[in-house]
Amino acid sequence: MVLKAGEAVSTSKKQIRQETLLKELEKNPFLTDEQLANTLEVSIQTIRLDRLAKGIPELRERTKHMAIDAQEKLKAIASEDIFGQLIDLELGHSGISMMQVTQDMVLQKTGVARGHYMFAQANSLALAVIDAPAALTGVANVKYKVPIYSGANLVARAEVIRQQNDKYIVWVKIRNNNKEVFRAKFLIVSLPEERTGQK
Amino acid sequence: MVLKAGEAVSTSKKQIRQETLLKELEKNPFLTDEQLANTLEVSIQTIRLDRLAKGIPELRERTKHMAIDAQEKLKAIASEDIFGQLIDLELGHSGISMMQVTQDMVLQKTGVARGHYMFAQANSLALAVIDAPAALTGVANVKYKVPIYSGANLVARAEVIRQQNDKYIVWVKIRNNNKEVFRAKFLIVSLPEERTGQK
DNA sequence: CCGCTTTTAGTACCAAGTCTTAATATCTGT
DNA sequence: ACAGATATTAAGACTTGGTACTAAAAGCGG
Repeated sequence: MVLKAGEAVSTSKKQIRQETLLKELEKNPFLTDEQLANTLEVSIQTIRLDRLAKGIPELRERTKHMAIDAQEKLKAIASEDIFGQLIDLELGHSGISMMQVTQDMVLQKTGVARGHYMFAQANSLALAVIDAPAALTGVANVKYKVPIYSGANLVARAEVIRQQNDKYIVWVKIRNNNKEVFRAKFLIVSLPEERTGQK
Repeated sequence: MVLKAGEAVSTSKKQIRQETLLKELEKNPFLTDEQLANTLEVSIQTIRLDRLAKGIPELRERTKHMAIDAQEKLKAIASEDIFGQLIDLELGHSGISMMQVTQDMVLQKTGVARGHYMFAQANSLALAVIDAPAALTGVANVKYKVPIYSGANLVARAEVIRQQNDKYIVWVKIRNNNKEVFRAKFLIVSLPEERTGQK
């Protein structure tokens, strides 16, 4: 074929099939070569060649990677005691953290980041700044100035404004591109005695 | 077996091994029977009998279930536009939601639930109550009255206190066992025009 | 030492592959 | 229409990580 319509746009039977294969596996990654061969109406061998060409691992490998990846993601979410990376910390004085806003932090409807992420970043930074083994938030006054969208790189700066005994007042300001988008004032109470109790 | 000393405390070699097996798999669920046989220093067959006795599926099944479970959990987390279940909703007036505090919501150090979970429950409920296609939080005043531990069943009740044009004042109180543990006042701005922009 | 449980061993078989070689189909240009 | 290239199918040997089953050997308790 020199320039037949079909070829020119690179849609040979093979390529279409391989694309379909990818989509099929995206819908359901737990398909065996045999099942794929049936739905795509080709032989198993063809499926295997296609997998090879596209670098798609076999069912078991796919399953294993899914298990590991998802597990790690869950762990990452669960272990986020501090939301965002701690960039700088002067215990008892100030601290800076950074958080990337990703697609899964925004509301479907509006594309705006859910407020509690900024709250979490600010609050956890405020708690980290306090020079105490453990601390609890008592009161928070929060102001959202600008809506945040996916892709924003939020930089939070916390400052301890006042301390009286076990009570701290901490201000946190979050900026995106050097523009203040959020600010919060926290009243935090430190817990000097080990309070490891559960329920 | 009547009541032999060893048996009574149920620490036969076999039982100890089976417990070890479980722990080993908890640490690393991707171990083959062969690897397990090596570390426990018994034959593969013994491992298989133990798995059978304890109802532990084979490596591939374990892997598959992990993949599926974790995937679903991630999906659940991602799709949680509202934190907690919405129990009752009178659009524009009030709403009630419930949220179970689980182990992974609490800080390791203190066992106390991280503040942003309550904030998220309250905030998302407040947003849900607003009778508008989309809304944003502007200001929040938050008070944590009692620390929450794992297992708590939090009931949030939101009430729209005042509305002026596109601005709403919503109060949210969270109770655990009928005891108020948290309260928040939100100033929320509704977005009448479709603001589906990104970035 | 007998009888019982426990542990090993060995065999056949399966699923879902890999890897290799070889035979067909199917195009495609001339 | 036919040679040559490309794509598809087929077939066989081998691999992993098992299940299922049978049988032998080891331990141990009284």
